[in-house]
Amino acid sequence: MSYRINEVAQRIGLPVTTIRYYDREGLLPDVKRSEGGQREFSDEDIQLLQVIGCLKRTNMSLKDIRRFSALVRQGDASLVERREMFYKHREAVAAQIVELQSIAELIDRKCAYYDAAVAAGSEDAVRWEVQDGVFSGMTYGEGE
Amino acid sequence: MSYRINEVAQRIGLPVTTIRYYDREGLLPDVKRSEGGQREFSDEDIQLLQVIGCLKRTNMSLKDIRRFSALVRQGDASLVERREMFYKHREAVAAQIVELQSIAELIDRKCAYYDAAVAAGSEDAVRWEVQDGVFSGMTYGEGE
DNA sequence: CTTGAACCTAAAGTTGACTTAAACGCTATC
DNA sequence: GATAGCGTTTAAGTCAACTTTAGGTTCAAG
Repeated sequence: MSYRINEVAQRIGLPVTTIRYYDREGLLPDVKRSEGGQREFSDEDIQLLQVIGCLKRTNMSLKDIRRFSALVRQGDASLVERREMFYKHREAVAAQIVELQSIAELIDRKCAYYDAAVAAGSEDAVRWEVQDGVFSGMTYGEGE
Repeated sequence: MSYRINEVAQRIGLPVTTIRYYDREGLLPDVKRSEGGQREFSDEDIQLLQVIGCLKRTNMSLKDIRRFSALVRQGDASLVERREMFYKHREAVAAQIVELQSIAELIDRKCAYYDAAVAAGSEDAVRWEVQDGVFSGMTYGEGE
């Protein structure tokens, strides 16, 4: 079974232009073409696009995804490296989750702070609560 | 107590140029200036920068952060709206965490898939496992 | 066999978030 | 009061990830 680009775009919820762009950028290894040069996506291509969606939504750059696609193109020879990649990415995603959770706590406190401030009608009345900074200890991190 | 831009940059781990850029973009309401026009950051300014760091790391855009800073500039009149904002953002962060967790599971499966493939020496030997796609059901989402 | 929708490419444009460059002003120290 | 090292601005440059434009080609329906 093969699909035209418009169909694929519908199914995975990306603009047609973006899919072409991904192809151009080497994210989709070897998409088949018709006689006349039009793309014919296989089920595997679609699956790969879905994987790419997952990787993107976990903040992987197109550059890194291209690397992955290059490995796929190499076939079984790159199995170990691909496994490596997913192991590493699992770590990265776990780290993201931990960071988001810690920030979520701080946001909780901000909510509490504003609850108090709104209740008091003024921020000054509750500012002591923020002593040393509700967000103290938080600095810019690396992220991924 | 007031700090010069270089000190601030050290403390929060951002390049000096980025802090100036944030100021220029209206993310830092009313940073004081010396006689000669140099910035004099207060503890509150630094705290705000830390909050901004948190918001950024939870994928808030500078545009939205600017909105927040504008509210801060308005003082107590904007307390309710600011509370609103943090409540909403708490939801957004929670949603991000949920999404990351679900993708983490899929990556787990990818790891298992590659473990099997590496063990077998070939992907073909385990491709059945991927029937209907390990990542099926995953599509591009909105994010935030 | 024509026509219109869907496809193609190459190149330029856009957006967000910075970063760099150029040219100049302030300030702490000797 | 000179000078080295911060600080300032404006404008342009960069990078990632797309999007738009222009001008053409393919394909399925009538």
